[in-house]
Amino acid sequence: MSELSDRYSHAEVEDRIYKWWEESGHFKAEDRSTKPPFSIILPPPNVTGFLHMGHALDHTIQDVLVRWKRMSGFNTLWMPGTDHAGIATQSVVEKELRKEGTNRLEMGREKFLERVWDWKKQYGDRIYKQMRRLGDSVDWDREVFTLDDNVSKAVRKVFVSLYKKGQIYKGTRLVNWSPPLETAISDLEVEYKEQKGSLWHLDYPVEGTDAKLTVATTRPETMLGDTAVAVHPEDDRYKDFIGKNVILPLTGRKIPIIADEYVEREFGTGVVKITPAHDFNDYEIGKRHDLEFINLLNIDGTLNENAAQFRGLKTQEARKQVVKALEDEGALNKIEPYKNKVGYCSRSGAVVEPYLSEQWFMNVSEVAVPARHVVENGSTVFEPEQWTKTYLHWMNILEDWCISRQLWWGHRIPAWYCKSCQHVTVSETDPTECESCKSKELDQDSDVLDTWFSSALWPFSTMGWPQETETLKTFYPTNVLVTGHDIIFFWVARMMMMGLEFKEDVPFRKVYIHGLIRDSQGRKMSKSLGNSIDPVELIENYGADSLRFTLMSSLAAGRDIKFSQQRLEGYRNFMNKIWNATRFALGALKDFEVPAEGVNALPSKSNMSVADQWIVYKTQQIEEDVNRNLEQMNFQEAAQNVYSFVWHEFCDWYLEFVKPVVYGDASDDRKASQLVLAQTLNRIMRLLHPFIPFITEELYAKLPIKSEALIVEEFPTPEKDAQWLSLGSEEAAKEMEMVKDVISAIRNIKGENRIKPNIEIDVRLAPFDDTAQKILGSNKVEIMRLGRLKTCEIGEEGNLSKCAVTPVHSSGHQISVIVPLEGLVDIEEEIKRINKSMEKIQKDIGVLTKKLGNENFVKNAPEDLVAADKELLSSLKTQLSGLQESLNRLS
RNA sequence: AGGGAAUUAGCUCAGUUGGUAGAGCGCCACCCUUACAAGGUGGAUGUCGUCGGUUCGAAUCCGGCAUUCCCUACCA
Repeated sequence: MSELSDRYSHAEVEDRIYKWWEESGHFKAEDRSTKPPFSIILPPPNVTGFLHMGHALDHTIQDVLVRWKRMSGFNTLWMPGTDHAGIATQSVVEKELRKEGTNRLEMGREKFLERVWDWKKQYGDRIYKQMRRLGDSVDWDREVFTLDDNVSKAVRKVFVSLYKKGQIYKGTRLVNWSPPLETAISDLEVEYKEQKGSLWHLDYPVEGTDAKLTVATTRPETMLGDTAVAVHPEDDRYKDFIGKNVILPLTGRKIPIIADEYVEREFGTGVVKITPAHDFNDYEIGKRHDLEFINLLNIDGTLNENAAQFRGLKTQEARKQVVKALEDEGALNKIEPYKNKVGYCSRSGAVVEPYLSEQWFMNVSEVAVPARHVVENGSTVFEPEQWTKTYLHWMNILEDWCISRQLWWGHRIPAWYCKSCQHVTVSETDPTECESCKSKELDQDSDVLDTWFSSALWPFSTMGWPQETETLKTFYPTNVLVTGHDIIFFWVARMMMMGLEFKEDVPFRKVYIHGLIRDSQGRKMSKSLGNSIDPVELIENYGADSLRFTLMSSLAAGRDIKFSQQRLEGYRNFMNKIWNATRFALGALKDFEVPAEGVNALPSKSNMSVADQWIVYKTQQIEEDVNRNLEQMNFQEAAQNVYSFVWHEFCDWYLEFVKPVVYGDASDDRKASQLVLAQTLNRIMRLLHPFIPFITEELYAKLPIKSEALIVEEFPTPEKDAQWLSLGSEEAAKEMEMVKDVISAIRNIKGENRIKPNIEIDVRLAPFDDTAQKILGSNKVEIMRLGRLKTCEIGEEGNLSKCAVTPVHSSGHQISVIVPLEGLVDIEEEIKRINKSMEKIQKDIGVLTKKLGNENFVKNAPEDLVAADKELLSSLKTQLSGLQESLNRLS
């Protein structure tokens, strides 16, 4: 009777275990410790966000690392936090306000911010609850929010310092503008979508002639702001016009015809209208040629006074009316259908307008130099290495960073404008007077900083900077940053620049880049496609451990993952397997006397069975493999290592071997096997814990050999576990392999000949040498039980008439497995089976003969390889003749 | 257009320095063998995208081509 149910039920376990970990303080990092430090900063999720599959992957990787390091004796810090996510959060609250029939302008800044804080208090820990579901072992005592006082202090200090160095400045530039949000947005927040549009061809008359220049445009309404038309300097068609003017239709304005190599002669008509205030390329041309910049837009996206009779219209409406007016004036040459990509604001869904406005910028060219250098010289390495290129590519094409946003939710820019002398006071603390004229009449800049600005400081602002805290001393630089490749530039590069500038050291030693999670068809998960998978739902249905293990074993370095629910089910079954294996073991250990030495207790080697020594030997291999693969961040391989060890070695073979022993009578051998079983189980739980923490912690508590909490037990390594592993034996492992091979051969004969598994048969084993003879003899009972035999005779091949014969080649020994089939089966089936295996062997012999017949191979290939091939060839030939013989006897 | 990557079993993917192709899932057959049917045992399936080169030997190294994906920039 076992106290465990026959199915693992995660729902009863996970919440309870997590609470227990948290209350026991096992997640806490120590600012001072004799242990070596290991730190990871969690990429702060948006406070508006829900856990999505990307988080699940990102967090699982980090949690596996942190748990592994914690168990390996490190003082680990995994720092949690959330991001205020300026635009996203403000949008959410504004949407609520709209429903209530009001808006932020009516409320005023102060009231509005109170409202956002209320929202944050109510919903801001949603993501934290979900992180607990996933099992994240972060240090909750250190939870940080990007608008916390200390982070705000850090932000101000950085801003002021960069301003004083001249690296932050105010300027008028063209930026991506979201009209509904009335703010500048970053490139990241612009999504380009292909769209069917039109290409309007407009005729601009050349001043003083009858000639007309035809321009093509996708946005005809911007013609109101044209301040030039451009042609290629070497375009013979238009050479003579350069320097003349055209008369802009509708307005009658005279604008120059200029030459610029940016113009593609082959595209359209080869003449481009230039609207410097509403197009990024035109903006550059406008600067090069010193053109006039005519801004046509208000901040809400309607046309302004420069648009004359079109003033007040939205761009879409203006487009129609401008086209109509141009047609009336005879300036519309033709309309062509045309596909182009249009930028949309990812927050509001509106078309993004390039908009000329006064913004704050950060010049990054100077801080980029060391940030590039540290990656080039390997102070920080990317894993997989290929992302280094992407990073360096970005660092070479940097442009000044627009850091201001016309929002209210965020870090308000610490700049104050003097009402009397216009002087700008930039200060870490709120000034009471103008630093220039001492006037008390100051207005703070109404804008806030781009959310990425505070994110860029995250590795040190979360640790208490600008104070030189113990946390910083211990944990900065962090060991690894885990994130997706989509934000290498927006986040990774900027943290690097800020870390080097203000902490004079890299923020992380390693950057582990993972891919995105896609659906089973490889599509991006998105709300509009409706193919998003909710990880919380998966956790409810399959358990957090199953999800974690699926993610880890699907993880191909740096590549996107197609998520398969079938696979998840497979790993859910693995959890059940672990559960049941433990359930069995606990039953077998009912009367086990728990040794006082715990994990250090050793059986006498002389009492250990071959299987015992074999499983210890395999344990050594798995400890090596898992540690090495985790060290190299080969998560997929590490997961596969433990999976196949637990299922295909421990469960499939060891437990089967140990059954008769533990069910048998009390003896020293039985005690030894019980101890090996208990010790192996203990090590399995430790090895599995980083991947599947809940089920292992739950089961660990029920083991006979255990300590208080698995989460802080020692992760086994071949070095630390040397004493235990010394009980393993390579000899026993080889012996075990032979026994397994023989049993498999018997099962194969049964399976292929459709002999029901439960029919016990007679078998003759013919070893070719004394060692094999001895091994078979001492394992006869196991072979009979697991092969389900009635009798098992070990000796000569004897009479092969009407027998199935399978040659087994194992650990350098050869054995014939012989099963008399008379009366058991249709002999035809067996003939087919033998023919099939002869074909295979003949094919192999052919390959080898050809290879060894090649003089150059024998001459050039390594000796041991040639020798091995020769040996293989000869044994294949023996096997073939054996098969031929048994075939002859069958018919 | 530039940059990066991929192409291996029906599907998803491994395959570390070149030495006769692997896993999981799925599929087929048989089995409720007292831990587990979310299980057991056995089985089938691949000109490793294509063409050439280097080599005794190429899924692996080099080059061309094809297809697909991602990123960046977009021609108004």
